[in-house]
Amino acid sequence: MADPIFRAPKGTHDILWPESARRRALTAVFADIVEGAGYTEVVPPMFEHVEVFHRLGDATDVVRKEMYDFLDKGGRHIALRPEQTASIVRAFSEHRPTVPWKAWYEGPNFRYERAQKGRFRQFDQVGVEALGPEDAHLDAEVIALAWLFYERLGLRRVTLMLNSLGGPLDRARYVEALRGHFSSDLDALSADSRTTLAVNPLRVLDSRRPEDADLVAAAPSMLDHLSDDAAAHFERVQAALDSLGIPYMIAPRLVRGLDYYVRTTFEFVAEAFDAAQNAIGGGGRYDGLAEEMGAPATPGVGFALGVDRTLMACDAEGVFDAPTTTVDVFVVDTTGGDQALSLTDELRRAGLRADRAWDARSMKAQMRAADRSGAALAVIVGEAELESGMVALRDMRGDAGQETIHRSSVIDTLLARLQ
RNA sequence: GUGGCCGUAGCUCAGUUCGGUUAGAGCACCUGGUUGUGGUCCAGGGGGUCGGGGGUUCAAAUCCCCUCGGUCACCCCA
Repeated sequence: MADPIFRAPKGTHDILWPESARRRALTAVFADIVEGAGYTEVVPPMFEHVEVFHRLGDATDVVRKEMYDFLDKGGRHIALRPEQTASIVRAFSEHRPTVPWKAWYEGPNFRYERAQKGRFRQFDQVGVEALGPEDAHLDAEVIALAWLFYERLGLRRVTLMLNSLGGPLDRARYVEALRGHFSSDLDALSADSRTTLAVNPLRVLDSRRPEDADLVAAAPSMLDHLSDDAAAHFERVQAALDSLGIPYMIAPRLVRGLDYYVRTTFEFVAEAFDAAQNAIGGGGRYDGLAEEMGAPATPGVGFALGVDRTLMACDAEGVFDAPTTTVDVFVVDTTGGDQALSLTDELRRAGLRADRAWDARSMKAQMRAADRSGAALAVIVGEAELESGMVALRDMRGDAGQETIHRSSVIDTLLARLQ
């Protein structure tokens, strides 16, 4: 292939129509659902002081090796956001809105890592964050909203994985139990997992390396280490999901990559596509994060859904198709182009979606362009029509054929036909 | 950061094993067949420094080395 001079940087790509339109439609579906549930949009900056993201946990890969950071001209240490929860909670801490504060967002995130299927250096997420209430029903609400979103898209093969990490103290006790378990048979662990064990024992549960499988399967369960409070909260979340008719699988080994999670954690897995990255969304509770950002202690719960991966799942299930056209009418003018110029403008002013051909090409070439545009109707102006003050209106989709109408009635006719 | 696979027209690929006439196909695009009418069909046409660099050879898309890029997987995550 002849190499272009420039190409999109590693791990990034251009999204051309119609995929771009599909993404916009997906975001619109999401916005419709969450705004209708009382969530308001927040648009945080795409970069923050790097310390904001250090609150995600110094042991996480996101912070340790995937940060897209740089010094700006003022010497500030800046990082492109790897996710948006930290930014939203920072904004909460900065503006102190009254609680409950229910926010939603969409937009790109950045992580410096090697790209593969479903994993990019710039990727879009949509998500919600709800701060204030400690109510387990709020955990259920955000899960239900994500569930509704998948339903609206037409996705059917999504599994909700649910776990509880307990409170901070439960979590610490559990980490010790895990450390003990894995340390008892270090030789059986892969080298990578031994390294992980030293940094963050929870992460070992995530290992996909076959040699670790037995030891991971035999590991103690988080659910046996929950305090009474945490266990009660988890019970209430499950009861709420049950009453809402949302199916889930308890996943005691579901560990999420960010250290701020406590109590409820969840993940949405697409069963329909076989990539290694089959998690299309995830979230959980982060009751300590607001305090870490300098706000009064405020519980929070939320999720982020990967737009790219969700669309891949839609592809795998053959749902949520891309649009096939952007215009309804196409203007063909073989009299030099002045008619196309004025007619197209009139149609657009009347609210019609209209396009036209260029360069005064032949009737055949213009009709081909009309066909390709996907427009349902073509308005044709040739010499004969120009002289008689008429235009030809041709059905490009069905078999309604072609009729000749007065030019002055073209807008009314089109509006009626496209109704 | 580590490993596997792959780079030939805008796209999907053949040709590379056993180097050898002007490097091919389908799709897409343009023109014509149709002196006004697309989607089917027919004919013709434009478009490629065979990712880049170096080497071996009379001769390299084809063999060797380096490099860049893509992709998939690990790590980890959306």
